[in-house]
Amino acid sequence: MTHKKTSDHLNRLKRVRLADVAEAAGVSRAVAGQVLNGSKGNSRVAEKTAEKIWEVARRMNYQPNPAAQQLKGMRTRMFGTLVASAGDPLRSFLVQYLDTAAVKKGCHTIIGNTIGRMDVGPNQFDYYIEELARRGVDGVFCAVHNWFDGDRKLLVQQHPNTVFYEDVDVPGAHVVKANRYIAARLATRHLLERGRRRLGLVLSDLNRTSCEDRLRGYRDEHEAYGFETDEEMVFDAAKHGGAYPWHDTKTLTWTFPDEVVDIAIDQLVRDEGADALVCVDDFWGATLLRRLRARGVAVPAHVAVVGYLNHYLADWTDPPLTTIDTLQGAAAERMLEMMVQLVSRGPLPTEDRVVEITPKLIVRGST
Amino acid sequence: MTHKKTSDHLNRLKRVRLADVAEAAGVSRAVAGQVLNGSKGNSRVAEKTAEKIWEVARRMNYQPNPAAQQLKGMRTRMFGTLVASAGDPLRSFLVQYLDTAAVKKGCHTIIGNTIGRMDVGPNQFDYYIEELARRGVDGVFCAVHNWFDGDRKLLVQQHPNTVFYEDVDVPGAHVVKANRYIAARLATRHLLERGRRRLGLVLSDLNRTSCEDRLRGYRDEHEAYGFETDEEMVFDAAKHGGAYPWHDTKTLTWTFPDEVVDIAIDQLVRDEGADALVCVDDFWGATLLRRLRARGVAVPAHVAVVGYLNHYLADWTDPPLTTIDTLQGAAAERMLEMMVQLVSRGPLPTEDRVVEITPKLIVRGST
DNA sequence: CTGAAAGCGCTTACAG
DNA sequence: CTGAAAGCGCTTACAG
Repeated sequence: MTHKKTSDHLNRLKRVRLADVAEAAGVSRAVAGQVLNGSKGNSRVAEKTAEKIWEVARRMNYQPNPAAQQLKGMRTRMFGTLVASAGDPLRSFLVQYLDTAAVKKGCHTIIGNTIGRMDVGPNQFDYYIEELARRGVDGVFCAVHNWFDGDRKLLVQQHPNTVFYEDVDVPGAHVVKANRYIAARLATRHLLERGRRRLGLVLSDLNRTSCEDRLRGYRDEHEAYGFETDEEMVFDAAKHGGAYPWHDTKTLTWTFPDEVVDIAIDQLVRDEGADALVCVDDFWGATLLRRLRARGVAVPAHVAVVGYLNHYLADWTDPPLTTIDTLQGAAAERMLEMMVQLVSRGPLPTEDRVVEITPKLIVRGST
Repeated sequence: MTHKKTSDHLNRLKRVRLADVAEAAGVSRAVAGQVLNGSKGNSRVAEKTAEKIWEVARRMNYQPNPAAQQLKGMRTRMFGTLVASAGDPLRSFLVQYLDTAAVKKGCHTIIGNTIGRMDVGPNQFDYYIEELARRGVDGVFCAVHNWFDGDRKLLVQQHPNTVFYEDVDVPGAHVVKANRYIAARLATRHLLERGRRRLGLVLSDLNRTSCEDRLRGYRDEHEAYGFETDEEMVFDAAKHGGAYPWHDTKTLTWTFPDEVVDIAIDQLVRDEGADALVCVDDFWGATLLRRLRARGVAVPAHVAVVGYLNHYLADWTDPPLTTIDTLQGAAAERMLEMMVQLVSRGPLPTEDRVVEITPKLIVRGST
């Protein structure tokens, strides 16, 4: 807490104050403040005076001092953006889009990496709850993957203006999420339309709602085409130890368990004769492409592959990976809309608190 | 500038003030402030009193209000991080690491996307210069690619505490950058050690210093091994219209010009018999892998390929791409060190203002 | 060694 | 319709 000042080189330039504008315009600070930053419209000031004040303020390039406004209890026009790690490709664009959307409303975002570098420090989730309150943010965007620790309930309690990205275990929370049911239908439809008839579905863990949603989408779309689905065509990675991408911070490489992917190929392609695979994410998709080639299976000639995420890697696999984009730009905009509502009018009606984003199919060479 | 307050739902909880601590400890605010947040050490307060104050502050969980401190001219402990787009894989980890490093010093970063979404708005570089000054940041990290517009001189003038990532055209600027000369030597050495003897070098534009550095590294390393180099083994993409990755925000895909890559293969592999290619970046590397396969050239059996960046895609190409990591984590830490120096002691001696980071070879399947 | 007071730049009751 | 004054939570001369 010991912040030395004496020797700091902050080089802050003298800025125009409200008082300067007031003086130049020949009015009191109260009136100037009322006109320039005030709340109740400009009702209390004569039209002419107001215009004069605006003119002077513009000429002097007056910008209110946010610290002073904050001290008086005004909005800071700052939001916190919590994310496990901002560099994570699954979140980095969301971080960017949230900021861009905030700037359009004259606001800014303070970034909070709750994990940061895995090798560097512990989970900072709770630290940020306190720190963001101290900084006086108007609200918090929480895009921390839900498999990371952190007291979400405390977050919402301390920051009622919190909007989550993706599901969270807090009743009544405000959430924007990608619709995985539709994602699965889009992938399935695309493959059926291309004449594929034996579609394998690769899931990470059927105990998760997100995977249930995919399974429903996969089934409903088959049904809509009058096709049957078949238990044997569904692969649940969780039953084989699971398969997740892992970034090794020592070797600076990503790894993904080939063994599990090979089991999936055995079951779906070799045994069940799948001619297409709908994957839970692009890491699965990319690894399948590589393992299928290693086993002499041509993509897309023999087997087509669809991923999910539209992660950076999708354009650089061979062949490039057809996948589903989660439209994080649209998600960010909806999150900001929600936040604006929260700040100006308080909590939304319960039925409006969960917004689902309809994802988009991106066709590339793997189908 | 009209920030309505009346109906805002900020829900700010009452926080413990310095005055509360002072009262509870039975001292004046001045003394409490001196002990808890003061500058000149604790010299002016009796040991016993100071301890008592600390004890009370801890018990009450006192945290100074940064807005009030800022108003009195103290550091805000906030830095701006300017970046063309925070989602950009070339920068997203740097953004994260800068924040993580800042947090370790009790500071935070405000993100500024100067481009944001290409389709959404104009360059915001100059806007941020003003806005960050208004917010009173202690300094600015500028990681905007130098091919984007923006008045860097104005930035440094308004924010003398600015640290750049990668070269910038401002005399005397504080800069941290990756050493591309060493990068080229590392790639060259690795290939020579693996027995390759005909190394092609793929550059983006020989008019850039960064490419000159690579060429020098490539030559010096050959020389160190007693091998000759050969003009014909250097491919300058700029002479063929250039080749850069392009993210199409409509189709949500990345594209890279296959035609130029094919010309490079014609020249280096077909005509000159290259058995290895050192590339200017991973986009080149990944596209070369794909085009070489399409032309029946086996990688790494016939031709080895080395990229540069260690971009996400490097682990998911087929084969995975050997490349050079630019160690953005280390860069971020050096940038923060520089910033701390700048804030506490002012500009560094001229000879210490440019720091080069030694990159690291990451070996994967393409060599 | 410690306290009372002024002031940073604003907003907002409260008087006129 | 407008101004003088108080106060947000701090820091820092200035007195004692």
